[in-house]
This record gives sequence, C-alpha cells and structure tokens, in this order.
Amino acid sequence: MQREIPKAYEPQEIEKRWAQAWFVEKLFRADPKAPGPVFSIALPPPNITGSIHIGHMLEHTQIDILVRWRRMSGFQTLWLPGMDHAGIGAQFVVERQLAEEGLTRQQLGREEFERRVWQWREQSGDTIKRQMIRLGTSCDWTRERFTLEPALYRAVLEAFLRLYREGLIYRGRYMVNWCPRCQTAISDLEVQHVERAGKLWYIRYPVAGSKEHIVVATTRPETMLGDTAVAVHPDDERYQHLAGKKVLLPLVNREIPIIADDFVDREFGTGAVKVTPAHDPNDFEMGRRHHLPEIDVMTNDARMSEAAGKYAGLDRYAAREKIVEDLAALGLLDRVTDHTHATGVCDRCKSEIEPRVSVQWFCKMKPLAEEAARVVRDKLIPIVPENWEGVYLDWMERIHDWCISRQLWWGHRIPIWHCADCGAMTPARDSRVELVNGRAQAASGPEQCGACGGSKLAQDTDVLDTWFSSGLWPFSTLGWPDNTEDLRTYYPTSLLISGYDILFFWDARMIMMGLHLVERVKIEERIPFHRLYLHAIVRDPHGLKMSKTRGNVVDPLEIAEKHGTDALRFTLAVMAAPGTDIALSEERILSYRAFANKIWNAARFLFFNLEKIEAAGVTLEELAAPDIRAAAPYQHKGEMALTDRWIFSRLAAVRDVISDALEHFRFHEAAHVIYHFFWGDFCDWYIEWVKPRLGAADREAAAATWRNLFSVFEAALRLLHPFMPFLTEDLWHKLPQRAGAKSIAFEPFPGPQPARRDADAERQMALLQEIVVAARNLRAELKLDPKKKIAAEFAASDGGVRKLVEANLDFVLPLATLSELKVSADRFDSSGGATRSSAQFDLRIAYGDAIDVKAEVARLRKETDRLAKDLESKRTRLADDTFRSRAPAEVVRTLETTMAERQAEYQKLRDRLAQLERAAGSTA
RNA sequence: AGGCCCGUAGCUCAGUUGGUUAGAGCGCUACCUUGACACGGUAGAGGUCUGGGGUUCGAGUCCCCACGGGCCUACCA
Repeated sequence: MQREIPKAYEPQEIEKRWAQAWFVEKLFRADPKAPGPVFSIALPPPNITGSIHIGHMLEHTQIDILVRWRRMSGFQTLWLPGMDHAGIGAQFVVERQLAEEGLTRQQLGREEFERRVWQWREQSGDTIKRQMIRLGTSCDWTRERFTLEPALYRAVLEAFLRLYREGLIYRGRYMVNWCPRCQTAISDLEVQHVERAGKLWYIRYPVAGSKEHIVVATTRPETMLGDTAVAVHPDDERYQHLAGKKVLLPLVNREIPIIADDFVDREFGTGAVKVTPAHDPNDFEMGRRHHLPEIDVMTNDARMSEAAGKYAGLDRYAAREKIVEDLAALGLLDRVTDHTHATGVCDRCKSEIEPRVSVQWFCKMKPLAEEAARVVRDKLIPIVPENWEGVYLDWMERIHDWCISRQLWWGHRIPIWHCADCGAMTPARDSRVELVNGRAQAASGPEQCGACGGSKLAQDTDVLDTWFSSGLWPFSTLGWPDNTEDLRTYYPTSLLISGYDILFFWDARMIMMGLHLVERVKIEERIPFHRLYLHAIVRDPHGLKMSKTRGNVVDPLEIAEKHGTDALRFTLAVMAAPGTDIALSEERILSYRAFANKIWNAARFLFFNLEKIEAAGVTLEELAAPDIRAAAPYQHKGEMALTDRWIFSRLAAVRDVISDALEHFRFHEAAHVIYHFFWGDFCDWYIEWVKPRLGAADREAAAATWRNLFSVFEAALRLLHPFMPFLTEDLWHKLPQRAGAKSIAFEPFPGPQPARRDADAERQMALLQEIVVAARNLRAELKLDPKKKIAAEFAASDGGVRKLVEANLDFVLPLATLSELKVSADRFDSSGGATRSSAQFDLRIAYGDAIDVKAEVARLRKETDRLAKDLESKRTRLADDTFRSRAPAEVVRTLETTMAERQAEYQKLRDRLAQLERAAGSTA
C-alpha cells in the first residue's frame, strides 16, 4: 500500500474543507446531558460593526485552544457564540452610510432607520459568522445569540424592571457627558481624555456697586454666559472683603453672587473661579451645594442656545472667539496664557464632549460594586494577570453611578411609560416580549398611568447603553430569567477571556449584574465566570496600535488565506505571553508556516514507508496504540529500545508542561514546548535515529519501531491539535490506523504518564547526542566532505559510557557520518588528531593534512578563556565559608561536581592548546 | 495628580516561585540539493540583561532612585 501526499503543505483547500465540515455537521454542539465535568465559555460577542480583526483572532484563538484542549481532556464543553448590537457603534456606521447618500437618520425617521440598521446587522453579522467558521472556531453555532433578539430583550427587561423596583435604577437631572455629534449622553467610560494645548483666559468681572474687579481664569470663556456665581476659597484673605457681594456678569449683565467654597484651589489662576453649573461637573456639584440656578446655554449640537442671548446660533468654538473679542473690546480681558489640559472626547467619534445637565437614567453602582469587589478580593474570581486585580478593585472603590440611557434609535427601548397628564412614570408590568413588525417590544406596557389612571401614555424614547445588555451576556444567553437546563448546567461559566480594554465596560458589569440578578443563594454560584483572563493587544511590527487611520491593520482572513489559519494561530499563541502586547510580523508567521510544513512532511515520511511497514509484517490496524490516551509504547522481547524509552519519556514530560501551561494561560510556553518537541526531539533526533532500524532484518524489532513511530506521531498530533486544528485534523484522517475516524477533536488529549518518565534514558540519550554533535563539529572544523564517511576514535574511562556507545553505534555512526568508531578506555592525550573532549569522553579524528591550526587555536583560546573565568568564579564561591554554610547543601554539592568536571575539561583543552601552539611554532 | 506595564543578541520577544555555561524566531556566516521536508539539514558568530545603589552566600529575577518608552484612571477651572 502506498499513500502519497503532496510535498508541500498547502493549507487553503484543506482548511476550507474542514471548516465547512465541522460547521455542517454541528460537531461542536454542546449536550448538557453528556458525561464529564463541564467547561463552558461565552464568546465575547463581536460588535456588528464590520468584520473580524486580528484582535478577535487572538481572542478566539486563545479560547479555541482552551476549549479544544478541555474537550479532548474529557470535559463536556460549551462555547457559546453570538454578537452584540453595539448601539452607538452600529448607529454610527449606518449614519455614515446614510451620509454618503446625503441622508440623515432624522430624514428617514426612527422606524425606517431601525430597518436600515437591521439590514446592516444581517450583512455584518453574516460576515463575522462566516469568518469565524472559516477560522475554525469550535463553538456551538446552534446556540448563537444576538443581544437585540427577543429572548435577550426579555432578559434586559427583567433586569431593568428588577433594578428599577429596587430603586437601583433612577431617572434624574444630572451632569452627563454629552456628545454633540452623536447627540446622546455617554458614560464616563466612553470619554477619552486627551491632552491638548489650550489657553487660559483671565476675565475681569466687575464687582457690583464698586470700581473693583474680580479676575477669574477659564479655559472655556463661552460658558461664562451660563455663569451663576463666582467662587473663592473661604479662607482666601485676598477675597475676604468681597464675601456676600455680587458681580455683574459681563456681556450678559446679570448679577451673580460671590460664594465661598473650599473646592476652590487658591493656587490655581487667581484663586477665583467662575461657576457654570450647567456646563462643568465641578460647578454642577458646587451649584447644587449653593442652590445656584443651572443655565444651559447650548443646544444638542453644541451651538449656543437662546439663553446665550446675542450669541445664540453660534457654534461653541465660534462663540468662544467672539466672546473673547468682545471682552477684549470692553477691556475686560485681563490676560491670556498658554495652558495644556485634558479634554474629553467621544470614544466613538472623537468630538469634544460637552458636560451638560440633562435628564437621564442612571444605575446606582455602589451597592452592586461591594459584592463585585469582594469576589475578586476573595479570589472567587482570580484575574490573570494578577496586577489587574488592583486596577479592578480601585475602580470599584471609587465607582460613580452609570448613565445607562442613550438618545439613540438603535438599542433596547427603556420599558417605562410617561403620563401626559401627571408626568408620572409607569413601568412595564413584567418582562414578557412580543414581536411587532419583526421587532421585539415589551408585551406588557401599561394601559393606564399608575399614578393618576390617565391613559395618555407614551413610552420613554431613550434606549439603553449597549453594555447594559452585554452585562447580562453569560446568563441571558443561557435562557435567564428562566431556569433552563443550560443555565443550570453551564452557569457560572468556567472562564472569561477578554481584552483588558473592556475590563470596566464589560467584565466588571457582568460581575455586578450576575451577582445581583442570578437567583441563587451561594455567591460562588452567582458569579458569571470562575476565572478571568485578560489577553493582550495585537500591535503592528513596530509595536503601534493597529488602526484603520494608520493603515497598519492586518486582516486575519487575508493572512489565513496566504499562510494558513494554523500558522497564524500558532504565531499568536507562541507570542501570547500573559501581560505582554503582541507585535505581529509576517516573518514570524512564515516561520510557523514552515512548522506546519514540517509536520506535514513528517507525516509524509511515515506514509511514504507503508510498504516497508507491511513488509515488516505489521498490519495497519496494529499501528494504532493499544491505549490511545496513554500513547503506550510497544515492546520488543519485553524490552524497549533506548530511543523509544527516551522519546516516550520526552512525550510524557512535554505533555505535562503543555497541560500545566494551558492551565495557567501560558499559551506561549505550551506552543514553544510542543514546537521544540516536534521539530527537535521527534524530527531531528527520533526519526533520524530510527531510520536505520526501520528496515532491520529482525522483523519484530522493525515492527516495534514502526509502531512506536506511529504511536508517538499520533500522540504529537493530539498535543498539537488545539493549536493547529486544521492540519492535525487532516493528518489524523490520513493516518492508516485511524481510518474512519470522526474527528481528532474528540480523541483524547494524551494523559499524564509519570511512569514513562525515564531519567536514565534522557541522560544516556543526551550523552549520545553530545557525541554526535562533537563528531559533526570536528568534521566541520576539518572541512571534510559532508558525505564522506570517516573513522574516529572514542575514549571514555567509564565502562558504562563505553558500553552505551558500543550498543548504539548503529545510531551514532550514520548521524555523525562515520565509518567506524574505535572505542577504548584510555583517555587520549592531546596529540594525533582533531579532538573534542568533555568530562566524560574524548573524541578524535585523525588530521590528515586538512586542519586549520589557526582557527583551532583561536577556538581553543576562546573556550579556555571562558572556562577559566567560569572556574574562577566557582572557585571563589566554593572558597566562601558563608556560601558553604548558608546555601542549601544540594546547591553546594552540584557546584562541586560541575567544578570538578569543568576542571578536567579545562585541563584537556589547555594541553591541546599548548600542544598546537608548539606545533605551530615549530613549523613557523 | 495617582497607578500600572515595559526597557534582555542586529530585529521582535521568552525567561513561574532568586541557584549550573541567560533562551527562541527571524536575520547573519560557512558548508550541504543525503528518497520526509531548501517552508530543509549541519556547524557557527552574536547579549552580562538601560544606568546607579541596596537586600542576599547568590539577582536578568526582590527593594529604592534615575533615565527612556507605552498605557490606564482622575471633577482643579
């Protein structure tokens, strides 16, 4: 039988085929009744604002690695996918599209606009789903959710109504961040602070009934039109005499009081500050303390309002210029200085936000934050990397109420009705949802005002912050508020993996909401996830954040097409050290594409030789390991060859490291270890080692070798599968012994095999490898024809070492391209050939006439210098009594042993060096 | 203003509890197209871990300071 596969691994066709098959066969559908411990995870729902980017890819890769690993390890897993309606984000995208058609959402009207966003959702959602399927994410598509679908609106209603009844959600007129472009309030988190070079204008306010002025400093002169006081520090002697007086507000000619408030910083500016309660958060607080009027001098789009008098209609920046001009003309502009300060801009559209007083809905945070802080402080939800716990707790500590209402059209409508007669608010009676024209609405809206019984009711026009529904995601997606089987089985989820950039936006809110809303007694059953892993941000090769405007974004789909999804996944995994951002470069991806090719070709070698295998009398069925989980080796005459003992020992070790690394989100370590096991141990050594034995005359020995080769290979494939699902799936199906297999995704991950660890085998193998390397080294130095087999001499005083070498000549000779190796007991002196020495052996190849004495002398000098330095430091250490008395005995002992070995080696090298120098001297 | 992270080979980065000669990938040098693989093989060169101080028998690893870079939180106009 012959099984040919192409020489180079071409992932494109293979990946597409398997991605499609996995999806169509619903391979990763979760079954709550399945046996085994549960591993559940909710996908952070991508926003429907376009397509998958590299950040998603990293996140999905990490989740997929863990999910596949757990699944193979016997867990019954659920990975629940879905998408987020992304209120402000999606609305922003669609508005931009409308703008290209010369339209505004106001022109379309609310219903038509919503229809347009739904269209967009279909398109964008499809793209994302298609991409995720193509990238092989092993989630359960039968459970896909969308935050704005009826079932999830129901959860939103339930959450809102409960919090409302408990008084945790309230409505009121407060200072909020207003985005004049988006025309909505946004939360504190959606405001970015940017340092900007600005000015500080010093303005004279005439004191009423006197010739005196009081000078105030401001960065925003245009807001002076809304000033309702001037404040000074109560203890500021400069202003004591003005207490209780009034100033005449310039340009407006309104009399406003001078008030004393210890908020005022005496050091800043003039120590007197204008107070604009409607346009500054501090002034707002101060205004409430002193019962000052709040005069909003702006409109929704940040133009000056009617209250601004003659400036009405001007844009806020134009008004600023005009006002400064007018003040200067009146001689009231004292001076202007440069002043850099932080300005808030809208996270979405980068417009400067306007602090404004308006009527909004808020959620009280303090009561929710207490328990949310506790579960992290008490390690009920450990956060990895750990330093984020401090950041999280700090934020919880000084949390502010959350403005949850948005003046948007895309989102969950607030389930409150306002009475036209008395103004009272009546909530929906319950959280039932009905579909009207395909859109989910509260089914139990009130027919009468709860206060006056009036029937002129209108639902609140605001929608909820998109993060309100995201905050319910881990349980709303499982059927909450119903007590479904999914909720009982999969909640709390096992883990949340998210970017650290949404720790407050999302992760923290899920914790608060889960703890408060899920109806369970024990706190550890109410948390939304048992652990929280915050992954890094993917950056460009120069460490810059990827952004469309910079033009440095990489499209994961494009890379996947070009180099293969597996190569990209492996790159992301191997670079994903916790807490470190990833600088992604194409060269790096190439090297892991090469790795995929290496695996492919190792398989090719195995398949290539099936004829020989059958000639050795092994049936294909017999190639399968007798116990797949243990990846048990075959024995020949009750014994195992050293190579086999060694590779199975390595396999057991590597398997442990990988499991432990994945347990702790050390993806880079796991990937690194499997890479070097496969390429180094398996390909470079094991395969090369067994090659000569495969066609051995002893058919049984050959058979055992073959079986073990296949056994290790298939175990390696299973270790690799979480990282490279496509390649390993494809090769699994090509394995002759696994004909008819369903999917490697459901084969067992190699289990712990402590009994296979074999320190002797590893030590012996290390020595043999050292000998081979020494021989190659000599060959290179003597510039021997690489193909020419040559005789060498070997000396070791230890009989065990000699026996080991003699027993493994069939391995050593071909790998070192030697014709023979003469073994003797007497260590060589330094003459008669090119020599490599270690503490345990000497290896010598006769010179011929080819040696480059100068090069050899240089090498030896360098080597002896290094050793001399090393020995010196060791000698000092050992001579130090404090070291001997305080360091652990084991450390001292080890040092003594290595010291002795090094000393012997050093002596050898010195002798050789001296001898060569003499020889060189005599010929010169 | 407060906090966090980073500064290790030419480049991009690893280096969990402090303990032999500090690693990887790419790049570089020399040789090799050997029936798995040139997306390959073999052998090499190349860092004293930003600087200074401290703790310790022992520090890239812990502490302090400085310099350089990044990020987050913040109601000082």
